Amino acid sequence: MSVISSDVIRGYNDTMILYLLRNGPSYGYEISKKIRELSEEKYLIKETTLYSAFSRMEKNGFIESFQETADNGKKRTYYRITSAGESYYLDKCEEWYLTKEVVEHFISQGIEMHKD
Amino acid sequence: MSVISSDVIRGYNDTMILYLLRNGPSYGYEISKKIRELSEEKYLIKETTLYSAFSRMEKNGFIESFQETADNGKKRTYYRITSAGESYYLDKCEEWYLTKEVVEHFISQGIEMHKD
DNA sequence: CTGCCGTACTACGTCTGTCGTGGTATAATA
DNA sequence: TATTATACCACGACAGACGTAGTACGGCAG
Repeated sequence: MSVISSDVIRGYNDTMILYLLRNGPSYGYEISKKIRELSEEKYLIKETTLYSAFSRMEKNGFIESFQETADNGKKRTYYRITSAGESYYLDKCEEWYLTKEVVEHFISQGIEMHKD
Repeated sequence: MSVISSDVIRGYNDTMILYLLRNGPSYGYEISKKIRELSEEKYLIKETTLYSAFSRMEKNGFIESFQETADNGKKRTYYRITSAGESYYLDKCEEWYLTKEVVEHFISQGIEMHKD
């Protein structure tokens, strides 16, 4: 099965993370597992990419972090989406529809989609 | 009207250029105009982005350049797609379908598409 | 009780693609 | 004569992704 290269999904890492945070606070490891699951193993976000996205988005005010100790005694940094993050997410969704429209003008129509 | 940011289309500049070259050789200025037209003004590729894509793709063997003097006496560098470029293009089309599938898992369904 | 795997990060430096700035040069048009 | 459109290139900055490596703790097998 092919996996998606980072260059094509690059513009959507933040969007994916924010989508997951809209369901409630979460933390790095969980987010990365959920991305893998939701994408059906087609996209595996790199740890460094994920954590640098967190710090960038926190700096931009799209998410907020807080510390919490889990049941197993482990300390975690949780992230919560802010209202600025919410708007940013919705903007990105709009942009996605636009991008889809544009890109498809440049995609050959005759190509069959291979399921793996 | 909103315009697409380079970050989201980033992985598809090469694809768009190759798509246009599949209809026959072309050159920088023409390609950039065609991208603007085909995207209905929604995406305007920057000159430097375009020309650096040309040199990168030539280095990678996806396109070949040759000089020609147009009717109006102007010298131009034309580019022609190679068979390696053709395969690369088709791969990118496949990847597009995959990317679309993945990204849409992370896009809110409730969003209306605004036509400008 | 020891080593290893899974969890949960962080730091640092490299690389690639995009883009801002600015420059060259010719032809057509006002 | 000046401006606009065409046609391209060099240079350096920058951001995001990523490779590598390291810390630290819990649980479990041997």
